Amino acid sequence: MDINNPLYSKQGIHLVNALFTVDRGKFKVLLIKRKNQPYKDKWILVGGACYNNETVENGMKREMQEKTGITGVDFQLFGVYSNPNRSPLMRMLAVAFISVIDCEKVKVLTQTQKTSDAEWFEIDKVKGLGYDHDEILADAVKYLKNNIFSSNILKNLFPHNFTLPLLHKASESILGKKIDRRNFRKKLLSTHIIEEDGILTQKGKKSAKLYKFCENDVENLKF
Amino acid sequence: MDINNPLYSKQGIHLVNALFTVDRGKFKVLLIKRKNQPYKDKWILVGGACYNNETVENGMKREMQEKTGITGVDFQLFGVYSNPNRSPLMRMLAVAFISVIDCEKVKVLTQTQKTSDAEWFEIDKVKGLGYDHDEILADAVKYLKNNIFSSNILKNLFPHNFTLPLLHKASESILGKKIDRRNFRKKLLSTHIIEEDGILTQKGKKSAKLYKFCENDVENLKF
DNA sequence: TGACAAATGCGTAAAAAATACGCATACTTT
DNA sequence: AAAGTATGCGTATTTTTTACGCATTTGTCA
Repeated sequence: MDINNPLYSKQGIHLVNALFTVDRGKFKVLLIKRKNQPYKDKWILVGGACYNNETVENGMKREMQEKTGITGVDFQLFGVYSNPNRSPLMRMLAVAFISVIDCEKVKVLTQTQKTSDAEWFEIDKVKGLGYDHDEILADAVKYLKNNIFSSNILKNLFPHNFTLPLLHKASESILGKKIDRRNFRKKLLSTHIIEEDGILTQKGKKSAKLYKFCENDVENLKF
Repeated sequence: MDINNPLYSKQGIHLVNALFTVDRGKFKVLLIKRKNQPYKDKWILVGGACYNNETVENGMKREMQEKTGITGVDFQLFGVYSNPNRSPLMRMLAVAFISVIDCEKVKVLTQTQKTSDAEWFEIDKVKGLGYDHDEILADAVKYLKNNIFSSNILKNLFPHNFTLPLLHKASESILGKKIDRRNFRKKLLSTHIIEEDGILTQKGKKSAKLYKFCENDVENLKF
């Protein structure tokens, strides 16, 4: 291994996170606007370069903090993008992740050293992203839909004290289709990814049971 | 993006393929012995560095050819390994793949520019591999077992003209457990990953139907 | 030859999981 | 009081998975 061999030096690693949320029934993704070339003023998924001394997971955490101010969320690796020309300046491999968070609970920075804006967009209305992020986003949506019930990937959207009807509506928003309310309940309760967490008494409504996701790792997905 | 920034230059990409086979009922993996430092004389999974101008898929094909002489097999991406110290000389990210092939149908090179030996090993007896390949192999085995029926990942093991009992026995070898013969048949025929491909008349046996995998891509797996 | 074993293929019965949907209760609005 | 909505639970039906019986072809061996 010759570390100066031009065949395989000057390679970089991009970290990309498709950060999803459900905002008043709308399935959305967080995009940031680039301040510099390449793709100046283009919207892209949250991410940046992985440093030499960090794992892709730690690099992803750092990038999320730097570019959006968001901390403390889990994510799930779902793909690798390696077209040599996907980034114009040098060869950048991309490692792609998914998160689902509550947009009400985070304060997203709109100005950082490298970004000039940040905004939640409805998935259907997103196109023309910088780099190959249109493709990455499409794959992320597909992956999320396939795995929404096989893990606690929604844990960051509903950390605790959520009702089943709430989780039901969010799941419908993400999948983009109706799910029978009573079967949804049965399914969630038969798998052991959530557990009871108290009772909610709200004015104007019948009191509802509260749940929380169990403390398993997010990562026991298919990948 | 400053291509000379030491924070994220001098990074390399390793490509690793866990090449599996079933050899007379034994589930095996192909290992190669390194000729040079680091990990001189250690057994490792097949692989090497990805060049700047190739996708990870094309790089993986090239590395398989160079290190083993094997060509024309499909593989499936299943993981990324990014511990900064997983390779001693410089930061090497690893992108990991799986293939399942027929060891009878390939001629494996035992001497190449960078390898001094190559051999099929029974999975259970493998340990002490170079780099982090023990971990990668364990993950690959787990991934393969989880996905053996949800794709045509075994297409390279049985390209065509195989009988169901043959596929059944290979599947049992890989999973390491018995599967009911009649339910296996029913399951495979109900999914549409194989189709009829003639009749086999063998001396000494009842004639058997032949099958082949359908022409879908290997890549419609969970990942 | 006839009994037996092995390999292949097909079917049926029971168990488990997924789906469709009825209905009771609590609380509001009108 | 009647109607409407949100919550929770149950039951009937369908589909999928699992367990296993049995027929047919062919070879082996007493």
